[in-house]
Amino acid sequence: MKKEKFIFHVDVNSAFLSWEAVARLQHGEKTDLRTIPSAIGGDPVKRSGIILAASKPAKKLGVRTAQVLHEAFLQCPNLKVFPPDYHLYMRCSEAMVSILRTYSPLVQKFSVDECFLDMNDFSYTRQEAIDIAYKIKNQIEDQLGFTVNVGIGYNKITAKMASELEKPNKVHTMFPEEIESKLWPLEVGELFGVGHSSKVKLNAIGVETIGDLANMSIDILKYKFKSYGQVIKNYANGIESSEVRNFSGYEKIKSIGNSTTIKFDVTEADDAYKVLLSLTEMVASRLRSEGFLTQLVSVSIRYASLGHVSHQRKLFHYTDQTMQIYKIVEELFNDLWNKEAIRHLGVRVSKFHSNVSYQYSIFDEDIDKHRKLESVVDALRIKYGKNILTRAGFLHSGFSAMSGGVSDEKYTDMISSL
DNA sequence: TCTGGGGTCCTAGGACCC
DNA sequence: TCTGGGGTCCTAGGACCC
Repeated sequence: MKKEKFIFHVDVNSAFLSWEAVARLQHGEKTDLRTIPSAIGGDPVKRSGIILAASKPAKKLGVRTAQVLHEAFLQCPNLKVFPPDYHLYMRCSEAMVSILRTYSPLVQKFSVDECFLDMNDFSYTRQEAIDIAYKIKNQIEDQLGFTVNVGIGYNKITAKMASELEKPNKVHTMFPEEIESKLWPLEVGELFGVGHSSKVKLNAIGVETIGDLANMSIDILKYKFKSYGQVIKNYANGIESSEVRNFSGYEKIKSIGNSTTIKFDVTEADDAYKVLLSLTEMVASRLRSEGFLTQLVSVSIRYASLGHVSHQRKLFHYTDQTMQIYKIVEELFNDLWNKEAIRHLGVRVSKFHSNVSYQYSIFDEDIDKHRKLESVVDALRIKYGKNILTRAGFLHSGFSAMSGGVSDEKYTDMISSL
């Protein structure tokens, strides 16, 4: 039999919900959440919490990912909703990765619940590859209690599209001669890289399926999408050649940010400042725990009208100091804000440099003192929880001193390109 | 179906340099 | 004085992913 090169894509089925279900079974709970209408959802206390993952019975009743919570309850009044537990997800994810590493030395964590495996160190026939994929799938189910889909392709795009075919608990192949029968009939929005706005533009020029895109004139695509036209046409034809990168995710973080939808629309600058300071606290603390200094600070606003704006500023000196970053955040916000009611605020830092070779600025004589203070604060927060110390301004303010969704996640490798 | 939070990448235009 | 062309850096915003 002919030996070939294969890439596998492993995708956890309804990851957040499956993991919650498994954890509860392990803690002695009798009901398996996967067998009843259930979902993982954003904090129901907050306005506009959304569904992050739903069980099959819930999906059957019309509950959908990204649906607003109260809509989900309209579809399914007896829906059981649980808050996300990112630490649990990290542990489940790592357990899966360690199993996968026994099958290939080259494993790329593509998101919390997805991995690519480069199987090219070995030489397998197609049947051998399929057998190994089943072995991986079954071993994960037996040892970890949740199911996955495994897609077998000859590059990342075909492996990924294969794993998305029929769910759950399936192995699919996407070999070159299967592109036409398995990939082309799918609706064009199903293709990795074609999001909402590209789909609308494609539909407008008569492209409905992935096959239509695969056979569309490259001149028209380049006119409409610039260089991205070539990228998505290639994907539609199963053409893609990026490497499976063997890194664990957070080794090459490019930016760190936190943002939050505020419980009420903010119309007073002082309220916005409090939210921004709490976001900056989170961001700066994560920055320091990575051992990074930042050179670029950005602030974003989403207005109640849903308009979105952002400003960024490059700093003269690298820093990891909360109040230095906050000073810029406040200035950026003041430049940016048009006095409209604010729904959502975000703070993000990027352009990192290792803090090992930190250069003292001659303008910051107190910097050493500040750095020592902040590292003490970080240590206390690690030891006693993030709410142990609160800046005086937050007391009785009604705002949390540290805000942002995922607090101390190491895992951030969710990227929009292969 | 316009709703959440955490990310990455790309592009266009302006400023500034030679 | 304003005319050319090429390059880089910076910023704002859009698109995509899970």
